[in-house]
Amino acid sequence: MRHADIPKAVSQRLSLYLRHLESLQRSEVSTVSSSQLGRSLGLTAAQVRKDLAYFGQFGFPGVGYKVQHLIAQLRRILGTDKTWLMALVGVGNLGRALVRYRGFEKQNFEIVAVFDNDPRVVGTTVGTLAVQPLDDLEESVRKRKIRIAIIAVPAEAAQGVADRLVAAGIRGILNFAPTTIVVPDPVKCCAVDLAVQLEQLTFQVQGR
Amino acid sequence: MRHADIPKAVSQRLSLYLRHLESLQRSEVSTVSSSQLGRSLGLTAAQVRKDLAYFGQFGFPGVGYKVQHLIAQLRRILGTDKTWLMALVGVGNLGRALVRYRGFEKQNFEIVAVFDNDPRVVGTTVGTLAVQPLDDLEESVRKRKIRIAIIAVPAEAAQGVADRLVAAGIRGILNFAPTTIVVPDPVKCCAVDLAVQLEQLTFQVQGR
DNA sequence: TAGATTGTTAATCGATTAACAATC
DNA sequence: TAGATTGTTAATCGATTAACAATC
Repeated sequence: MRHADIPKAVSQRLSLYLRHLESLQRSEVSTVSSSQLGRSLGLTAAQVRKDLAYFGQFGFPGVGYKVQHLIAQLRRILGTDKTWLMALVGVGNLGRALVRYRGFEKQNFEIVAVFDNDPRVVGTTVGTLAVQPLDDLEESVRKRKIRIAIIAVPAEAAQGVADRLVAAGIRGILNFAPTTIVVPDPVKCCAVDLAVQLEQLTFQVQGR
Repeated sequence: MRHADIPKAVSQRLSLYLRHLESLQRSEVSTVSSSQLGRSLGLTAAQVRKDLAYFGQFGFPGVGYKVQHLIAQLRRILGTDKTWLMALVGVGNLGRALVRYRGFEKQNFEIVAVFDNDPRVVGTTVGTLAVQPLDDLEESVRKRKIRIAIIAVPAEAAQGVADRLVAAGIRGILNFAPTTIVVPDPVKCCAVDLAVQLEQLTFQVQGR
């Protein structure tokens, strides 16, 4: 089964499984059943088994899943068994915080190039990286074979930046700009949308 | 129909409708049809109409929806016609960036209290706010009647902070910590999960 | 009026859950 | 062996889409 055919809900849950398994590993738990895993994450045991079964037979009847083995499988399936180089565009408050965010390394992600179009920011250093002018984007992305980019620019600029990233050969975009951006088919885009999330909260919180 | 009975997929799309309508308003478009709205957001016209029809009859047959009117209705439905006070816990890189993030105000959200448990950080100023010790959390939340909180602490500390926030009367939590947190029933929790989003990208990008 | 578009019902599609034979 | 738990099929549930009378 091709990855494109996997329901999005399933692949999202794979990440949750992986994170929980990693925490079990830290607690030196070596085996876990679908019902235990489900209970910890608020899912049914059947759903856990069905999700994992999309990708192979990882469990042992009567025993459950071997934590270490399932972690390795999930990392391979998700593609996080290798390091991913990322570019970040937009060095405002959020961009700066993302560059400094230590969580990426743990997951095998690394920001290796940072861009901005503000001449006052270009050339300054963020973390260990010199901010490059936006004009260097295409060359830098190609040269370093960067495949994932983070957009942290204002809403008005987001689509234009996305177009350039796509033209430069980027395959996936994580979009923090508060606007929907459109990318051509083989390219993937995920939105981290504070507005949507906060309004989700106010909608549910007021409705009582 | 109670808000809790609205499918989550529907309420998420309400935010997207609102944002696109606001952009239409800035372009001085006064009327929009369900098919136009759908096309802009990658949804079917039927879905747009069905989503809106959960909450009332906002459209005019043969005409479409009045942009200004629908904006007002959606703000009322989502609860963003009033200002929401927020507390933020955890003044690391990300927390700092969020306090300084200018996008909240536009949407009627305001961070009015900031907490951390690191004595080196307590008392310092972030934006216009003095960082308070975590011990002040309950009193501050109650006194200012804060109903929404943002968690931006390390994963290990997240559940403990969530428990205290809930005890202090918080009704909704936006969780940036890379871990699943559990809250008792009337309280709502939304996760902004970089790990999940990035792995979503690598999963789809590699699978070809 | 003719053309456009709504709100809503019925049909379709897809995802979740329950059940159970197979397995350790 | 008896007990536990898997992978998978069939049944259920819910969400999306299509169709259309009602409306402007």
